[in-house]
Amino acid sequence: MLLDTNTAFERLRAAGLKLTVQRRAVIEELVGDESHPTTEELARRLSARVPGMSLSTVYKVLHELVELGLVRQVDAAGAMRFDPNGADHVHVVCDECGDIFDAELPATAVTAIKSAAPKGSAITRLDIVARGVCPHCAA
Amino acid sequence: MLLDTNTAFERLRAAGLKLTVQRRAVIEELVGDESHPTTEELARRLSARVPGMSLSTVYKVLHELVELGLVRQVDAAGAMRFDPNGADHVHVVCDECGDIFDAELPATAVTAIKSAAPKGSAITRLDIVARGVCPHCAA
DNA sequence: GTTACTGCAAACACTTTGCAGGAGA
DNA sequence: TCTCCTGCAAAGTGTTTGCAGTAAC
Repeated sequence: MLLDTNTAFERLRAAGLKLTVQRRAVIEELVGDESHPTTEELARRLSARVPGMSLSTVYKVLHELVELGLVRQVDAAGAMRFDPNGADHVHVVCDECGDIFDAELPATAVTAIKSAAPKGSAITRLDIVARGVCPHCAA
Repeated sequence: MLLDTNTAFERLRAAGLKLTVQRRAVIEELVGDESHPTTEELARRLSARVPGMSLSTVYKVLHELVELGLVRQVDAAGAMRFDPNGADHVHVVCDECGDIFDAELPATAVTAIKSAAPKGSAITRLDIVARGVCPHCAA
């Protein structure tokens, strides 16, 4: 479920979307990035990579990638952040430094939560944010 | 952990905050409300209850209640929503109708998630959103 | 040659802020 | 009385939209 350049390109094609320079750049910039960048941060990096790239295009492309399930968005305090890890997992957010860390979501937790949902509902995605203090700030 | 008028008033006093008409109204409006209203929705109801009550006051009071841990905020698509249930629980969000339902968070899930967090971190709150289709929309 | 995408700038929705007058203790 | 709070209006922030020109296929 981790974002990979080639699969992402294929998925775009499959969805009938053109492989523009900008879409390529957003994907390549996001692959392997575990820092959970904001749209602003991505736009900053991308305009270095693709001179003249606009903020609204960054928004549009990110939205498409989320729609395709290739990327996750994390809503952490004000600005939206992005994560190339499309799988269900836990986001540990530090209240001190604001950093976001990924943590694995135990299968037992998934089944427990899904079984707690109302009978007849179909859960397709879990967004889990654990807030507290990270090991670094605790010291 | 469910919001209760008297305890809320006590907590405000304890925090050195005055018991204004507006604060009273926000608390009373929120007690027992399971509909996860937006700030706008609350402001609408409150201006009926307290004529002339301003939107910015609603924002300020809600922020205080969240700070005191009496109320939770749920960040579901655009507008912030509020929940008088201060305990960790699951929010089931329907992608069709947008409604939010509360579900119990199994203790097994809590321990599983907390143990998955980085060693040395202290998790104080879990925000869990389960997205999918509610029983009503599935039919 | 078509079609769909980008960049721009303006609009938008939600939230925050500063301050003077007014209510709470 | 003294302090804190409210309401107003204005500013702020992050995001969306419409459209003409342009790149992808």
